[in-house]
Amino acid sequence: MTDGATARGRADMVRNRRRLLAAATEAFAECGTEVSMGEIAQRAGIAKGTVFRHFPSKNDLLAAITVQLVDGLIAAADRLRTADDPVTALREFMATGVEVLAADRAFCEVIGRPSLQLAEVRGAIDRLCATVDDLTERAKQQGGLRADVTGADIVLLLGGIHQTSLPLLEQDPQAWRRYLALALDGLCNTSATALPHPPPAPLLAAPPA
Amino acid sequence: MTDGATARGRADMVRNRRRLLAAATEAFAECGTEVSMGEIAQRAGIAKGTVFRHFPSKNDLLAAITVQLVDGLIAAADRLRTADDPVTALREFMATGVEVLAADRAFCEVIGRPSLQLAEVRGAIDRLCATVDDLTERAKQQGGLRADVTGADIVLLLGGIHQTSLPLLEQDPQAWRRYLALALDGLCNTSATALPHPPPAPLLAAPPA
Amino acid sequence: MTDGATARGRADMVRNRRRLLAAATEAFAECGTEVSMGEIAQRAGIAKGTVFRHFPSKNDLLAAITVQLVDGLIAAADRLRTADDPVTALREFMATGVEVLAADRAFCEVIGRPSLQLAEVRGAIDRLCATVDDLTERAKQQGGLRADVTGADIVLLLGGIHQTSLPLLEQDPQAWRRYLALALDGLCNTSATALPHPPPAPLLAAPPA
Amino acid sequence: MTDGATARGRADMVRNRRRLLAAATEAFAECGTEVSMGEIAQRAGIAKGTVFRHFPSKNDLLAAITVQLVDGLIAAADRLRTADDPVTALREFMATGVEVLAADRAFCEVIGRPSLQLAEVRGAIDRLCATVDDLTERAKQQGGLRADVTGADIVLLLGGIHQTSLPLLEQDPQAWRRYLALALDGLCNTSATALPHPPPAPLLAAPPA
DNA sequence: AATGAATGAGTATTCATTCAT
DNA sequence: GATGAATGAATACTCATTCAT
Repeated sequence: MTDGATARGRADMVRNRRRLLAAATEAFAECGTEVSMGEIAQRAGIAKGTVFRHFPSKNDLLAAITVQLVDGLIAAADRLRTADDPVTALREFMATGVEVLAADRAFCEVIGRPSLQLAEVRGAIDRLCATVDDLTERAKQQGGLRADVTGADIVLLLGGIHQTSLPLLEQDPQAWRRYLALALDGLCNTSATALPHPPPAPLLAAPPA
Repeated sequence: MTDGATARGRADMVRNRRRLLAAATEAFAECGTEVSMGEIAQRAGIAKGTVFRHFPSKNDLLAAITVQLVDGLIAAADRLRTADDPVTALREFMATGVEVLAADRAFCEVIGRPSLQLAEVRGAIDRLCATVDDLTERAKQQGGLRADVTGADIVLLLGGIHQTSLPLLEQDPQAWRRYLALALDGLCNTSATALPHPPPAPLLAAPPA
Repeated sequence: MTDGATARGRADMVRNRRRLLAAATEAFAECGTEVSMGEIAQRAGIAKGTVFRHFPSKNDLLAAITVQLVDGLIAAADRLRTADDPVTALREFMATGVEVLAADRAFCEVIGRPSLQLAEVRGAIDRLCATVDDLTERAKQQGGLRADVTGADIVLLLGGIHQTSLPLLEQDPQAWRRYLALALDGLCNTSATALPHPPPAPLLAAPPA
Repeated sequence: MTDGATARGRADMVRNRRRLLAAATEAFAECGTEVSMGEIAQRAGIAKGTVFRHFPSKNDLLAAITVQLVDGLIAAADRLRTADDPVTALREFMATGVEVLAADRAFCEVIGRPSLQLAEVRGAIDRLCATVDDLTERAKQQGGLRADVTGADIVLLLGGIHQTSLPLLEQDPQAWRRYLALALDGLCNTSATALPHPPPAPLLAAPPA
């Protein structure tokens, strides 16, 4: 009986966690990081206290959700590593990344707020950068990408391209396509002068103060 | 007499207003738009009520500060209209713009949040775009800039370039130089295919819902 | 188990709610509608946030308290429907109503301020008028009440009689008895000329602008 | 020159006071006692500080305005003392009084808030009661008014009649006519039993705690 | 005498977090 | 493990009143 209860409790907990993550993902995407924990609990159909049992603070929840999103991008990059045309693969990855950002208000805010101190997110982004390095290496070998850009550049550019079109988001939700194309014109310019500043080191190497 | 008395009162007011604007500029830059009016008042060394006497709402204060920043950029663009090399002028303008953004958290938030309803800011940005149009026209005539980019593109790219380097801001405050160079490589690629998406319309044409 | 736990939690909540309602009733009665939520919380011995957990806004709390008072009057009218002498019953009802008003500043304010937009209160008053209609009908049938007055007239007169004696409240707390008697002399004058203005329509029929 | 300036200053002050009284009368009537001193100053076209020079506190201003209104009613009662039919005169006075109340939100609030401690207002009301005593005496002599009502009763009834119809003010602005008629039916019932409670003493005899 | 800038206490309301059940 | 009631600090904004000019 106690065993049964515990087993039942565990199953409930797993189900609650799943619901919570789904609700939080949706709520953060729609409303940004300022959505309240109460709203998230309500969307998940669980009690507020249960949210805090699964994640001891709002930042922890936010970090978990964000890492999940980054992991999705890692998977996408992974799938594209075997594509025929590495430049097209890179373009597709970037399009996917920008679209994910455009659909998720909180993701953008987390990316853009170094003060948020989400170490796990920085780690996930470093992993993403490493995976994208594969894509960029293949594209460079094929000669379709300039030699002095790295996976980290590509990943950082996702945020930049999205931000460029963000003020237009409501009047022209596809505007990011313009700036993605423009960025690619720079990235693929294999005869350009070398960039005047070195590529970024992994984020975890220098956690924010 | 009355003039003298009023003048002295006004002098105090002007001093307070200057302090307030300085404190608000600093506080918004450091802490972003969420800094409280109380904090701003404290930094300015005046009472909370005095802040509201000068600006009837937080949004009004934020708008005033932001318009001031945009006006600074307009002045910078204006000065560069007579430079010898229009492409260099454009690069310098963009460098200035990105640096302003990098130093001001609230500015970035205002730019990137179309819902903020700060009509005056939208107007100022439209004016900035128009001024930058002059820079881009000259650069295009000289053949150093692709024909299908506009002043608005350049202005939007300021936010994008800054955002690209934002995650690196603390470990490498100059990283934006790398992405500015990359963006310019795309912008100056006069033989590139035309961009796949039209340039943005003025912001004031599409007020937020 | 869960039931037990919840039951105890609920018991605390019920106790707090009771305290809150008691404190709010008292505070509104003493100080009028302008008493602050903080004062009410303090009187109830609970935190400000708890007040808002029970009632999402001050208006909601005020409406709840007021409806409770009106419901008390409805119950009083209901009890008097079976009295032997319908005119005496009406007089007793009016005495009760005026006394309730005299003891409650907020009640008077709510009644007398159509702009307050408390729809539930308007509904409760309409219900009160309907109940009092029974009393007036019986009194008319018995010939002790003029035919052209309605339950709504009686209900409105409660506020009027109280207001008449309000300036005397402190020096002569029973002064309302004088004006109640005077009003009844008018109401029971069955041979008087018909009133020159029609009786009021239900309040809910004409919500405030 | 100094004389001239002083003379000029005095003329200005008189003009300012007149403007202030007019603006305050209007603002209090429209908005009730909660209208802000700033709003009143603005309507008067003078500075806030000037308002406080003329009246050291908001209550003082409110008292002055209210006394003025009561004085208007005293004048009205005075004029009606020589009317042919004393009962008609009384009815006319009461209609005037109720209409004044209906047109002035602040007046009603002052009447209905004994805590406001406006001694001058209480004095003015006592004077009004004394004047109305003349009207009631004449009506009693003519046999049209019951013997046991006083001028103070009549004055207090003005507020009561107005309050009775106040909840209907928006949907039926003339509803007070119904309740004035009803009140007069009680007042003129010369064969009624004596009222069960003595008439009010002058207000100033018992200032509020 | 007039001005209006400055003050600061006061208001309703929100929300992450804690904890008794 | 789950609940949700309680907390209390924080926020933008208002307004009567003061006072230096």
